[in-house]
Amino acid sequence: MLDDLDRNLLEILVRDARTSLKELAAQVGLSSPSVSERLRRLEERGVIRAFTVEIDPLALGYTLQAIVRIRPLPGKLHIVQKLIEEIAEFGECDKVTGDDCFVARLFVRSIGDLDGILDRIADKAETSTAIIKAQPIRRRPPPLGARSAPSS
Amino acid sequence: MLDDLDRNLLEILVRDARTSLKELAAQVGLSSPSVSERLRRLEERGVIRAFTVEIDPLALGYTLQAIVRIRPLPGKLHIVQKLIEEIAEFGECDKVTGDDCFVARLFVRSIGDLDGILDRIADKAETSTAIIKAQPIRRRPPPLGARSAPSS
DNA sequence: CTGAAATGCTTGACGATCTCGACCGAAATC
DNA sequence: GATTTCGGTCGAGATCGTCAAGCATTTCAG
Repeated sequence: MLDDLDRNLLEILVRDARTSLKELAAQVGLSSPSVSERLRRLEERGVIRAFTVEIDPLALGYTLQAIVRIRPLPGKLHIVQKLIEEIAEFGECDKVTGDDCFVARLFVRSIGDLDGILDRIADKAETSTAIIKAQPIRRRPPPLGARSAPSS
Repeated sequence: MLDDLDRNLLEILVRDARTSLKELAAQVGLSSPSVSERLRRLEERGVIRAFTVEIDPLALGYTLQAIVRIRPLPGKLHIVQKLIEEIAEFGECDKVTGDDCFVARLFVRSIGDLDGILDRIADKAETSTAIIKAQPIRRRPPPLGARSAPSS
């Protein structure tokens, strides 16, 4: 479904999404229209979800990040989920197996803000919060290397 | 440090990093060279960390994601951190306060792969794994809205 | 108060880039 | 073995980005 050329293109684009078609074409050994067509299809198929820009939260004043585990009280699951989605400071949220129903990432500008946000959930769920001290690995895509055999 | 124009530009670029200078200029009411200059400085200052492309892990065969909490055994912290960094399937890792030292995101193609990777850490750390069932909020930047007052 | 320097913007022209249509060749289909 | 389809190249026209020059506003020194 994805050939080496596609993977190659993705790899280059992950590093710099502004690489010109011409440059891409040169690096994978194709003409620019071909590259353009491949990109179009990668987008169409949803392989490329978006061209975006990564912003440093610090530059926006968000000096604190936390991982919050959230266990909604009985019957409150949907209300809690909706609440999380509405709070813009949640920068990521996964619904997981196990006792903790949600694991979320929170961007805040101060401990006070953190407290304020958690308060809004406190009466609907139990939370455990871990402050992020460092980021050994910042968001990166999974390995683009060769696909394993599908169902064959 | 960031004015409304900058925030506006960032907002547009987060949605689509390929927006042309001309289009950006039109939307914020400036000329393209001005926009170009602003972007240059946003990058220079590190506000824009990168132009990148968001890839669907599923398209690469990674059908499973997990959140893994990792508690290194005494004295093994650095070895564990290094190990995590080297395993490409870890798509994110934060060092946090509390009992769990690291919280990491793992992309795998099968439960078997998950087991294989956790095995590599098993003799150096305790781990708790939660399989991701759904993603109510996918990675998004913190609110770009007005900055709070700095140290004034 | 005056003048100079710095900042941030606009304009217009040039060069590079992207896009579109026409055409071609290999591989799969019937 | 002919035909269709898919993915590729080439070249022209349109679009876009970049650069230099110039202008207005603000800031600061004299």
